[in-house]
Amino acid sequence: MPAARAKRESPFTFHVPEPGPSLRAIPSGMAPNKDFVRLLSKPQKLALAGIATRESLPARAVIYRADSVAEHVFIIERGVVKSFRDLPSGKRRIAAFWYAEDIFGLAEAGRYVNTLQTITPTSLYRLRRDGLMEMLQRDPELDIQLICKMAHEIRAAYRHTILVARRDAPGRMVMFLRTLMEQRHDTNSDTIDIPMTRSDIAAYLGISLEAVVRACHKLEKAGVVDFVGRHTAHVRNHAQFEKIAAAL
Amino acid sequence: MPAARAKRESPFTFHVPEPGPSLRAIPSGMAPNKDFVRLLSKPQKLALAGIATRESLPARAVIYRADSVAEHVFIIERGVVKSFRDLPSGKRRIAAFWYAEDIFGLAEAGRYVNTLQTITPTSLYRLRRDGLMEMLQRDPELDIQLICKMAHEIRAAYRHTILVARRDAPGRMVMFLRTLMEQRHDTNSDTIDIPMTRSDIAAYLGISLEAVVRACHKLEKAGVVDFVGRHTAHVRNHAQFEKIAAAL
DNA sequence: CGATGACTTGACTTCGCTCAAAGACAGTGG
DNA sequence: CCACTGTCTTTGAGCGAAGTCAAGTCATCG
Repeated sequence: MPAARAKRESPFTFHVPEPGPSLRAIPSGMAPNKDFVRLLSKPQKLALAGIATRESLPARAVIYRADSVAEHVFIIERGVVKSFRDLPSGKRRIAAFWYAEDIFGLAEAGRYVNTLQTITPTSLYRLRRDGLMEMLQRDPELDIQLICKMAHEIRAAYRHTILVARRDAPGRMVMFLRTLMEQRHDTNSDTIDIPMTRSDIAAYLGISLEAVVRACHKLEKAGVVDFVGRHTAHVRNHAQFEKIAAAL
Repeated sequence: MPAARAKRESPFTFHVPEPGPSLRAIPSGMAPNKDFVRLLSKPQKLALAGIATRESLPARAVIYRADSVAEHVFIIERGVVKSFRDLPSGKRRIAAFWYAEDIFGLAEAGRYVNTLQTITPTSLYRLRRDGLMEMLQRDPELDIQLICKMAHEIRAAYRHTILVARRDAPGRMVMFLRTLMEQRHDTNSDTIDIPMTRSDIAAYLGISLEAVVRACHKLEKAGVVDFVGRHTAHVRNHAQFEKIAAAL
């Protein structure tokens, strides 16, 4: 009974050892490798915790809507959320999925750019914008961490654009699965947990729901990836997997 | 003789009244409208000018290559540059075009993410990373300006992803022309200056060169946009133009 | 256990891609 | 000043991949 997934609880559930919000990113500066780094110091976390309220949300909860007044910024402690916009045509485009230790709340002219909604049960820190700004005025070190995190997001956005520009659905799917793998703690596992629905994946990849299903099917027939149930995949042929990811 | 374009000199040539580098963005915070704002104060510009060297480059000059060691950050004073990556397939994907008062030099683990190349003759400020970091340590106000600029870039990247995810070439073209219009000083002009080649546009839109040409042709036949020469367009039917832009 | 939403599969259409070849432009040197 | 040359652009024909529509299955939650 391989489809038995206990309760749709995601494995993106890092136990945060220290109290207070946590942020991670791959630094821009010189580094031996491309590993994630914890950005915030213990006192910074505590200071942020001081101005934050913590809340827990069930799956499918809307955190805020696009174009509503942006008064908060959020940092995820546990869970997965999606950031999307519904287009005039009725189509939905998911700009990003956010996981533990990510920050979100992007605004333009005082209003949120995207709608944010939980995918799994989520707990997060809610920070008032003005409170955060005050801290940023005082602690330049904190600003630099935030700049690092934002640089990380810009790079992720570039990759997403490259992904979406691909023409072949299986290729997009493989690139997407790769980004999911990077979220894992134990990187050398073949198992990929897929917390979001096929429909969410379609909205993120910029293809139709059916094309996602067919791409999965194709990858399975080619012996590259096994999909077991709706929320788990296993990489069978790593060489082929990487080859497809790099193809276009 | 409408095709007579004097010397390929772009109109993205803002006269910078004050000395030193300049940055602009649409702020995240509350604002009456979505207008660009000059981010740097006069003393900040002077301080940045103090640690910068200024250089002028002809068109088609490579500023730096992807994966080379990232030692500088650049701010454009005048001109247009493209930021791109060549994919294993030989295809090229342009991540962004940068104009006057933009900053670039994104790195990951000490190496540049994209290759940067000038499109028009360009003059820019070159800042050493360590020098800039030092300034950021001292002046939290400067950090906040930079954060604002980066937030702007993230929003632009989201829009680009939405653009690239569209299926119809004319729609992508119109969205692209719209972003070009936003670069202009006098916003209520119908004339759009297109400094880059069709091939660059194709690499940015994620479609083939031929598809770009056909999209332009189609828009012209539909009476929405006139293309005069290779580097100028006129919006003929604004209503239709906006409708196509918002379609998907 | 039943209902709702998520997923899968098939048939047909559409649109952009590829390949190929011809036309227009801009910068060069005579 | 002009012809030249390489690059950039335009146009055409045929192919393939993803979109859409429609029908049916599965699973998850109350």
